Amino acid sequence: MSKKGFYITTTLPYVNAAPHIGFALEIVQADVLARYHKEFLGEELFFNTGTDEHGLKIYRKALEEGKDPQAYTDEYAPKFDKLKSALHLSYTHFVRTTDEHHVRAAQELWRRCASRGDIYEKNYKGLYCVGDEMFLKDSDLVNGKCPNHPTMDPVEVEEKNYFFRLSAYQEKLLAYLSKDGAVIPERRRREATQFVENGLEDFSVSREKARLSWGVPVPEDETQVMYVWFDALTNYISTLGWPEDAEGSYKKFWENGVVVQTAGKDQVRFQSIMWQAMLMSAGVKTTDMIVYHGHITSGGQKMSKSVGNVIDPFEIVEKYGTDALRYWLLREMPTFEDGDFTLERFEESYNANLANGLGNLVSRVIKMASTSGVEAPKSPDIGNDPAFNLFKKYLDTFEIKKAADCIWQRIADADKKIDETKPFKLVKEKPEEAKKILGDLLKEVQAIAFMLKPFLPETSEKAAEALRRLELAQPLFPRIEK
RNA sequence: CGCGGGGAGGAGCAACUGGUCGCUCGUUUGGCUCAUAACCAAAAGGCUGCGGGUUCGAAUCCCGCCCCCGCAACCA
Repeated sequence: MSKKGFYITTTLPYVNAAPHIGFALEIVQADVLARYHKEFLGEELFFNTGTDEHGLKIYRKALEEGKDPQAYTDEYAPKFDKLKSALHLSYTHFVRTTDEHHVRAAQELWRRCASRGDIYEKNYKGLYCVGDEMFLKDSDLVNGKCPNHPTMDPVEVEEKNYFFRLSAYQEKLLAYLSKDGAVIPERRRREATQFVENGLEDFSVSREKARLSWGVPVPEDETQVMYVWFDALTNYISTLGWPEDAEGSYKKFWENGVVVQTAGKDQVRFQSIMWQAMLMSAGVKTTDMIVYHGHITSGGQKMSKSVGNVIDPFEIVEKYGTDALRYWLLREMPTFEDGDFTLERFEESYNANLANGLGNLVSRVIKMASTSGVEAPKSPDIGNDPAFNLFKKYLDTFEIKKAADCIWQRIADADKKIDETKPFKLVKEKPEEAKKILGDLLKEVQAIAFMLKPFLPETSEKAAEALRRLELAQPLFPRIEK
């Protein structure tokens, strides 16, 4: 009997800038769900992430640095892969949209949509800035000129583009969106539904190669390349080996497994609407669930280089440790809504919950147990524990923060129990009774360490090890002194 | 202009299917001493942005207004 397949993927970050903490949030959330399904539910895991490497922005960035686009992306893609060790991620596959196989898959998806009659030619007319070599939208214009080139007059240019017949999918998309769990949280489902109900327009899916060569060639038309995200979206199935599926991963995980995507709230239209319509057109199963997270602001404002409030995930990890950042992303951030990051509150929460809460509890229990001659506990047995079942229920519904709250409730309860039963005092008067209490406390800490596994894998392992040896060499989280 | 989110004790958030405003951090006091000056308990602190309305009763529903944040860029 083969194990059930669980597929989870993040969106692919664009490689024209350093990894953003917002992406760290997305991938750490995905990591918790992945570890939960693999380690707690025993499912077989396919966890995908990667990099989006085509398109004008990257092409120009490469030119700026005097590099060939492929050489540029070869240099930048590993910087994203570095997140794996920095954040202790458990992803199993890293796809690059410049991978040969991915390119072929994107072309095959195109062919299937085209043979369905959903891709057609149309002349696109618009204002074009020669300086930027790109089309301007009305909203881009400043006094009728390109904001970057106020001395140049935008020219009206007409070019052939291919369009995708999104308008044909209104009914099917509404049916899709009404499925249980298709869009999480519920609020975003209403947003997507409303958007579809308001009427859908076909969208452009290609660019003239003469203007932009850095992309996937459109099959059977040498003059066109795919517009970046048509190709990028295909990664979710190309990573599984679609369409050949030589290893059977596509069948196992996409067709017969549970398919979960994570994405930022700005992605609703792309992921839940356009991508799903593309899948329908190509005759591929749609995504089962898409979980949308919020955005992280910094000091109450959107992060931006010009404001200078960008938070670098690597810096936080280096200074405070991987699990400190994971903790903040998972429990201090609302799971589905926006949250604000300030270093001050980050440190406050670190001291309160990691140093004083979790770290101190492990430390005091182990110290008492080892000095009282209590034996190390056997392997954890929390299968029927009601608190654990609630915790699982939250993880089953993607409520990551609430699940984490269960753990910290347990920490608080253990601290309270120590205060009420006073084993440190009892050990001098009624040693047997004290030992019994300490044995129970060790089991509690063991359960806490176990539940911590998907959230703070490294800390969980350290705590488990300390329990086995009844010795804690280093504090789990040293206090941050001001 | 428009669209969306939000204004709650010093700070961050829960309550938004109307019925004593809950939690965390911080502050003060008491307890404890096993622990990373940690832990436990208690207390102080709110006309829930403003003005109207509906109701026996509104943070919660309705109307008007004010303010903040996204929707353009680097960017999830």
